[in-house]
Amino acid sequence: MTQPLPPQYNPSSIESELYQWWTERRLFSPDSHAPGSGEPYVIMMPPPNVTAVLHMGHGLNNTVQDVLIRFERMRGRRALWVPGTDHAGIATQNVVERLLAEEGLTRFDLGRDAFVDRVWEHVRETGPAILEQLKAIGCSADWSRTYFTLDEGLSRAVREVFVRLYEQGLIYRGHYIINWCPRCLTALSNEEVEKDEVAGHLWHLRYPLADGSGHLTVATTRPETMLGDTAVAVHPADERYRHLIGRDIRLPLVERLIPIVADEAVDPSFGSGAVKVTPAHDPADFEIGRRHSLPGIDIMTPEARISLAAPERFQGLDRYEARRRVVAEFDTAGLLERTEEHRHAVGHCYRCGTVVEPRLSDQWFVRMEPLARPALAAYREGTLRFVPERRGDDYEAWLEGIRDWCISRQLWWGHRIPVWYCEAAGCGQVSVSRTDLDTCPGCGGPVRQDEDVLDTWFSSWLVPFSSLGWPDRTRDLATFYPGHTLVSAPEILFFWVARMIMSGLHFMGQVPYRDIYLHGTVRDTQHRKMSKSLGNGIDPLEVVERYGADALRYSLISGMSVGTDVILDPNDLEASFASGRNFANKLWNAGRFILSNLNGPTRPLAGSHPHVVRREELTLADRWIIARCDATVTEATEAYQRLRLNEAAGAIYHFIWSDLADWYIEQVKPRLYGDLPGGDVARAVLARTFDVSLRLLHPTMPFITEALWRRLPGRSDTASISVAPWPAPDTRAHDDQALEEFGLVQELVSAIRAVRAEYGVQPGQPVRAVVSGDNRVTVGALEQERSTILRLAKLSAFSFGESRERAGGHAVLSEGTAVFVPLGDAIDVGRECGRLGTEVDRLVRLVESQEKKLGNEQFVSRAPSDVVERERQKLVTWKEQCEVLVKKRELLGCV
RNA sequence: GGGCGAAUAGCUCAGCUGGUUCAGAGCGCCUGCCUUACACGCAGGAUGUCGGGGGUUCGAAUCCCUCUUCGCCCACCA
Repeated sequence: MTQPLPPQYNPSSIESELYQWWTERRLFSPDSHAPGSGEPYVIMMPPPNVTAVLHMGHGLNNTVQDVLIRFERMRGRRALWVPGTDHAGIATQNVVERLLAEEGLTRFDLGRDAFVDRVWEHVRETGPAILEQLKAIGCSADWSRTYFTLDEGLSRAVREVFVRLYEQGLIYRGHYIINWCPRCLTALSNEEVEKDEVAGHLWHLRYPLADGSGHLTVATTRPETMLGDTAVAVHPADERYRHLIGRDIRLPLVERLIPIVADEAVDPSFGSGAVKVTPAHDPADFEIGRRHSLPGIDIMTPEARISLAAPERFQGLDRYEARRRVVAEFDTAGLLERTEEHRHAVGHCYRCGTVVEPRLSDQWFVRMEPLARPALAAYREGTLRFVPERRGDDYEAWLEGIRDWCISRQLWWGHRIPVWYCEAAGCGQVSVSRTDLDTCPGCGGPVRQDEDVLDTWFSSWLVPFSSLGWPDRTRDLATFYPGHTLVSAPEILFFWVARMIMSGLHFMGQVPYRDIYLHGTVRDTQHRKMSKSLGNGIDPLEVVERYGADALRYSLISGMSVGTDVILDPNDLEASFASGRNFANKLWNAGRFILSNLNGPTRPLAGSHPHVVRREELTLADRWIIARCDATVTEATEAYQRLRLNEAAGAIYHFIWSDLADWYIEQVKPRLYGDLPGGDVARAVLARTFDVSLRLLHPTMPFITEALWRRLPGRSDTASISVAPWPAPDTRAHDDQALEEFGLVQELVSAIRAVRAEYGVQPGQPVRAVVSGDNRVTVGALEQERSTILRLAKLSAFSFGESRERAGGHAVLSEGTAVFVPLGDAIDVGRECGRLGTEVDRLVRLVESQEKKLGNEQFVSRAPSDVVERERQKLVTWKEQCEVLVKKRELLGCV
């Protein structure tokens, strides 16, 4: 403990050891500290995919959560951060399928059971490595409560929810057009389809009338689907086509007769006003087909190749191949009227990027409107708070237009749908069951379980209660539901965040959290989202290794603000993370200095101790730093509470670096070094303000603050800053007078330094300074810190009054007094005249505009009197400053 | 096509309900300094028609309208 600290902070030698110490002491569990006391505070971690590797997005997301959970933990709440991983149906299945592909195998070679075993094996082998990586960045989640969405417990919750929703009529099976990924070979929900604008074409095709009396032109972006056309639709009121309604078209290439029908859904102003209708491959056409009892012809295989339902020469062709072929044949037949360039939105699979094919199939759906209604009401009643607020608009709009949720997936990895179909002839019973069935509950005959699994989000939308033991009524559930803050990337607002609110309201009767913090995206300097495929990512662990977890965290937090993205440079880690590293090192060295000076007896600053520091023992500088420290406590606390993490970090940074290190430590040195009186007071103030600094900073930079805090005198070996009480604002520390008076000292020192720099006075060479003016407050303040001023401005002498000397540098302080630094021959009089002239000009302009303002009858009569008074004061000060400088110029003999 | 948001120093952004943070911070840049906590540092310095135009007001970076440019979300004009 008394070992000297190295002059450079070395995070890697400290972090893992500290993390281990924290977990050994179970500091991250709400069960182990202050049980029963303090209101719970709960955050549900967005569960990363079980196969995921930590990227910057995780880094940002989890750092934000950790800052909040550590803040509330120190504030005395029973803070619980629940971690977990998601089985991530499609993503994980794809990973293992790729591994199999390396062996030249497909999942079909293994068969369902063996494949699922293989996935489990992979998941167990690689383990949720990402959770270990989260520890490396300091995340203080309660690892004893870690869940996996395919755990027995969560699976039970999934089944319970499925059965209940089914019994409530909110889950149904239906034959509809869904989004189909021909690569993943599964249905997708609407949310899992990413719409991207692409440059495509609009082909205008001629469809001849069956009787040979002419043709109708239809326009399409997907000509290959014409192979499945079963009608052409026109608007019933469209005069151009009215006479054709009910007549037949001879569908080219297929030579099928299809009717011309009238339907309101057709927009007569688009294209030719006639639409080809493909009920099996387009949602709008599906509806039209329904209304007119049209057959749907599925002309595609699951892989999006042309099926046996199309003419033989097209069979087996890839959809794009078929597209070219169809267009070519229309062209050859003289039926291609024209081809237009056409930009339109095309859906892509969010997992593999393949263009999604609308496809008619049997799937399971959740009826969402009844679930959405309460979720919408909760928002409108103000039960939910979005940060940034405008995200609430997205939430509201999504719920208002909500569509049913397709929850079945044609995958093998996931929660199997708990539905059994009776295979006994003539029974046909469909059983939805909490437990596995072997026989039909109706007839006792053999049953077959539904082949499909559930959407991975069907388990994660339950975690706010399923991870706490639901459907059992556990103690955890009673204590920690509902939670408080949900921190997420905006991308999963609809996938996860909004659905959790719906399930929470439906099954628990309360929203799972009130605050929803949607942070920005991590991007590179060209504002592109960091991604594996672009190769513009930054590995957080590399940053931890090179700069430390605290530096990573600080750089992320300080670089973000509510509603904006975080920009990092993947090609220059130094540019992105040096600020955090430098700050850590600065703090380390301030700590080194302070700790090495805290030997010997210490005295408390407050309390009933017999040797408590009395107020009158404090110097102006002491009072100033105590007041600044207190203001920082208030500022940082409020900022953390308002989720303005960068503001909190900024306030603490400024206090530690500028106030404490640059000014107070410099001021206090002689009192510590020499045997000057007041050394013990200085030590008490240093110890106190440094302690507070560390605690304020701990949520953002947990490792270094712990390392330093433990070394403060009087700490027991078991005390951890992570559960130390959060600093409270102290009204006794308020001291506006000290803030103002020490502010003058700072201003004077800076002014003299500026003069020195301006005239290139050698750093070692002392100069004198004369402060004019007879303001007693000013004189009193500066007199109190005379030795500080002498030392920090490197003065040989410092006096009040008027100097007769001509040559020197001049400056005015904000309250109107002037400082003169005689420099004799060292200065160039002409240069100083110029400098003063510029300053005078600036003041003259200010004075003029101010006089104009105050001369304005309207302003004086309409503006509030205190504003007018303030403006008058400004004018007076500027005039004084101006006069002082003009006098100086005269003295110098400036022209 | 509908909805929402943003535009302030070279870069990333503060600037909340008009007037004491009013033109700011950090980084970068320029000039001196290896001053016994720290060169990952210290001290000093330069930099802006607050996107364009109009309006409201005694007063606008801040409120309103409009244009321009960039984002985000949603959407079955085939």
